[in-house]
Amino acid sequence: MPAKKSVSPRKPPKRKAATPVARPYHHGDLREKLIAATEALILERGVDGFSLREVARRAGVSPAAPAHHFGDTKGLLSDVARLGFKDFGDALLEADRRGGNDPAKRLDEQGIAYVTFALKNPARFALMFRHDKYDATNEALHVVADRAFNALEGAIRAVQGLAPTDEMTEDAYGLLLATWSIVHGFAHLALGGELDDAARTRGGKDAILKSFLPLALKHRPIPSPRK
Amino acid sequence: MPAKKSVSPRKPPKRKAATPVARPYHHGDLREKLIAATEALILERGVDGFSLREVARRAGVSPAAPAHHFGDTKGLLSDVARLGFKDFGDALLEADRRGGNDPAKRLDEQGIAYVTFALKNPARFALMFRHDKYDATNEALHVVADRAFNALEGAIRAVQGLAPTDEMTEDAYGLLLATWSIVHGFAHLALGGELDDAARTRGGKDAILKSFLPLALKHRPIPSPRK
DNA sequence: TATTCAGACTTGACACTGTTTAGATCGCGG
DNA sequence: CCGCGATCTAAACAGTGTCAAGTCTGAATA
Repeated sequence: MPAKKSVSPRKPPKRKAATPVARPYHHGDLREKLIAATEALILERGVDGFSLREVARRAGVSPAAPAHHFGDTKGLLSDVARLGFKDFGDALLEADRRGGNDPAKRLDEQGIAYVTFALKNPARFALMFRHDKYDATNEALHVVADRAFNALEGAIRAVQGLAPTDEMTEDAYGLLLATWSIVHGFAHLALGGELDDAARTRGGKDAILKSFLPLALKHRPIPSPRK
Repeated sequence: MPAKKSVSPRKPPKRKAATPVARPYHHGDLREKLIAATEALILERGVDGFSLREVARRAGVSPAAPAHHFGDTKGLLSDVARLGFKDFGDALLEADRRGGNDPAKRLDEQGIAYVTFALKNPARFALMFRHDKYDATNEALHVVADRAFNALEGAIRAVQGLAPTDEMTEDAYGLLLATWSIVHGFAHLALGGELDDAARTRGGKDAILKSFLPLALKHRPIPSPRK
């Protein structure tokens, strides 16, 4: 019940009083605070351990406060997912750049980056692929998600000798599916703990990224003229 | 409080009165009823839409009744997952048998069976790989899960010319990881709706199984001496 | 046959969740 | 200077899982 407030009627300065500039609303940067708290919470307890009330609690506001910034729970999680897709796309595009002019290397680098991102950002990655947890019709989210997907498709096109405007051949589409599947599947197996037993017996905790991933990617799908 | 009973003092036969034999408890086969209701519910609303109270409601018992048979929610879901792994293993082993003496065909058939099971039993499959939803220490569950996994490993061994007692080579383990990843990833992408857009433009709703899967599996990992 | 007794189930409560409603408070622009 | 809209709180509602107690029942025991 209302213990805290009625007991100590002092402390008028609710806001931090420092840097009175660049504080768009009269109660601080709640929006960003909620997002940060959400990312921390799903990292701690998983996507399903998330609770809107807990996030509000950590941000020091009432349970209903987030509604004004995000509408509802899905609105908040949509924004967190959007940020995740942004960073995910950045990682893939940077890996693509590392591949230089070698299409096969571009694909290799992206595959490694895909799984690495998933394992380094387990909570975000899990959320990103849980469509039931956020609003699927969110436009801004679709944009960054497509951007990440197109990075992969671009490398597939290059490795198949297709121009960006060419229509995908059946074979190229199959290669795209196979490549996406293998990295996505590996990420899910790793995040699901499916490889933990093996990792325990075959090297330390980071055996998954350092050992298993290269081992698996050695068998990754390759373009039609198999070398 | 007891509205129902005091209002209508009739209907003494609470149990079905038919087949008075093989009814171990005095109120019927609640255990199986709860499991059936659970499978129906997660099929309707997804794994996260599950609710213990709703299941109890559908089985016509009080919210606390399931506790006596399964302990808690995780106990119930563990049993449902166990049954899922049982059928999953059956499907994989049957596919393995269809492969006959051709190790590559055994692998092919298992891959198709893996994804097919996932798409035909989306709710069960989703639950099976959501370790947070059930009790990981459940022994009976581990047994059937390992059985399914070993079906895949067996075919990998055969295709690599390894005896069941031989230690896995690094290359064989990489092939196992890559194969598992590609089918698991494809299943997750399909169940996550990630392929729905493409399926809509490239054929009907079952384009995923009929068209995409063969296309992707054409690029599946193959044993070292690439043909 | 009568009585005990453990298993199966209900009742009622507790703490928690997300969301809605109405109201309080603050700061900016007229 | 003052209203007004953006921001947040308080209280309530329906829903959740789980627990402690109590009720009922069928079968084995004395």
